[in-house]
Amino acid sequence: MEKTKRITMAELARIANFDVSTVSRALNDSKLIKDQTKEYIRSVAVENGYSINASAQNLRRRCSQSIGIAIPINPDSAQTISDPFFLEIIGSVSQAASKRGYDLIVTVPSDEQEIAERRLLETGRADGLIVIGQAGRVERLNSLESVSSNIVVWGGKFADLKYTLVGSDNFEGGRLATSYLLSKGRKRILFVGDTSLPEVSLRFAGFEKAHREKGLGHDPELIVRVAFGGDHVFEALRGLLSEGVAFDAIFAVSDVLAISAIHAVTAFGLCVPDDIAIVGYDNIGQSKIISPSLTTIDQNIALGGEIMVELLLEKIAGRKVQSRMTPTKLIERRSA
Amino acid sequence: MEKTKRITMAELARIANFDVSTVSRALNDSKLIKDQTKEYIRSVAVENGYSINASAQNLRRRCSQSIGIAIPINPDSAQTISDPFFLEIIGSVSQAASKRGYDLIVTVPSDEQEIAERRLLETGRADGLIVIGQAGRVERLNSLESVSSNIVVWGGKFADLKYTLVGSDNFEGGRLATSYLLSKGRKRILFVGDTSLPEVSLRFAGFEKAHREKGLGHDPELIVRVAFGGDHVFEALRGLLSEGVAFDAIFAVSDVLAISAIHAVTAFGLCVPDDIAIVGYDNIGQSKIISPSLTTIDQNIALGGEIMVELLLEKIAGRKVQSRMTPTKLIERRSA
DNA sequence: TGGTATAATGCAATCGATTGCATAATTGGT
DNA sequence: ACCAATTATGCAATCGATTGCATTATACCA
Repeated sequence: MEKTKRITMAELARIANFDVSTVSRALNDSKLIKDQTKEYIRSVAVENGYSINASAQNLRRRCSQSIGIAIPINPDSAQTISDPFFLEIIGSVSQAASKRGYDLIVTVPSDEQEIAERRLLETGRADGLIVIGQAGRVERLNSLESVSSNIVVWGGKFADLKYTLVGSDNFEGGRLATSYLLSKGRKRILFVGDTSLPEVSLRFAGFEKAHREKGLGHDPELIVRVAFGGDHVFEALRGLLSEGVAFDAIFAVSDVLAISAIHAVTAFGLCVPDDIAIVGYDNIGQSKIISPSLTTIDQNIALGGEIMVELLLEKIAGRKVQSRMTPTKLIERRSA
Repeated sequence: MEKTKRITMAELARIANFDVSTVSRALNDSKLIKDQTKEYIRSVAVENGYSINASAQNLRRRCSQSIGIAIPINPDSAQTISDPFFLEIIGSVSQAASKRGYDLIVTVPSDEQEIAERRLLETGRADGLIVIGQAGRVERLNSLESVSSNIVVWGGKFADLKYTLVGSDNFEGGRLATSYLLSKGRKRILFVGDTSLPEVSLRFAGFEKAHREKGLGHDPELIVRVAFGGDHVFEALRGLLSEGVAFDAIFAVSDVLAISAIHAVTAFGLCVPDDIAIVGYDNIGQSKIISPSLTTIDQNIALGGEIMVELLLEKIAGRKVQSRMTPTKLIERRSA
């Protein structure tokens, strides 16, 4: 109805009978301006429904007050699209960003990946970029880092990375999950996950470490190399069981995989955790409301989002930062 | 390493030996410029790693080439945070937007909701806004619409809405799910969902309609008013069963709820679908990889994202548009 | 070849804010 | 009550692109 026309700072200045520079300073709470004047100008601004023009401000300030986040959702392959974990990341990053007055621009890299990721930074649309997951892009990320250093990556920590990294301690997570199962007396643990992914390979290393710690070996037969999406967990497990491969526990590298595993195991007439104990990874919301509730490794994604944003803003401010890990702990529930 | 300094269009113009206006036109493929010149300028641009400054462009063009999306993720209440459905929406909207050259700015409304939603539009950061879900905000959305009409809402269709709406046909979805169960000979269907939510109330109306179509009544006892998050499905079902309330089917208003229901029912020693058939809503990625796979109502969210973006851009362009529904159909799987 | 129609390019104003510097208003000390 | 020190405010340039209009270069025709 009363479609109010948006006014400019210059008009506001005319209305308030001050110079536009004074108005600008008043709205930015500059100490140069008398308190009384500030209040007056602010009240006039509110009365007239003034809101600043972000483009003009960004142009002048040479920053956009927003950060980008690149999420590997691939609607075609539907590979990771259904993993609620990513949504939780978006949620936590978004919260952390808005708390600091930053907007969050989401990109789902598609074919022209390289371009999509850089464009945000190069056009100045975003002051920095958070990249989720490093699968198959380690080199590319390393090169991105050399162009502009305002990047923080969520993923697993390796030696030769040039970029700032945040993530759970994937090695320790894998070790925790596995030694928990071993301490429960399980002997033959099936590893479910695609070890060609960097993060997963670390979890697998932790998995092996846990075995070594107990002086046990690990049967190389007991591994299902299934992608994160988990479309094939059911078939894979059916295959193993029908071949007579025996196992009494499963460590799945994501909760989605673990949930599929619970379903599969149950469907084959086995009982969780009595016959087969299961531990997942991520601690997504669903993991506590299914039954049996899922024992899992918590990555503390809320904190992770905080840290990523914090580090990114530090880098934007030109300061050096160190990669950090989120506290990684086991959440004990009923599935193991 | 070779941290290339970003150059401005004016510098590019100097390098190419043309006026900046010519460069601008060339890069924008204006018909005023000779093809040869265009090509030359473009090649110089590439050589020098030029990329346009988005803020300046936006300021001058008076538009931001980006749209906002408000998602009701509440990290505190964790209510909807874990519903993969929202991630799928983000994915599809993001795809549709980037296909048209638009960026997507995500907002998760928190306490200062009203402000957060409006700010994007009023500061010109976004040219339009997509709002997911209308629970408890119908009035607010109606008022937003009066300020700027560049809004599209995902939700259920009602009579008195002033804003443009896209969503599945919630009524028909509820009817479809229910009549499917009834046609399978189920007599006592438990409705799981919070009917105080607008979308859910429509699905419930469809649920009742299906009963009427078969000349059947619906036992008012057979309803579990549980929120979308589904933390309490297990307890609720346990309660019903222990009270001896009998039912042979469940219609859950989201797949997450349905998956919880499957788990619960199974945990109580009943079999899905033999003892209790279950139908969900959303057709999230997980629904086909669990076991039994989930019969559900598909909202065609990929198309939904397309439509929302398309309508929003139409509105931004100043054209009138009609609310639209996505094709809503039942996906038959093993849970019912 | 001259003259006009048309195609290419350049000039300069503009979008809406921020900020260094100059100027005006106020305060304080004596 | 006057001058210096300090506090408030105004002027004008600037951020990097776009675009109406003026101008120059090319094409066309007789």
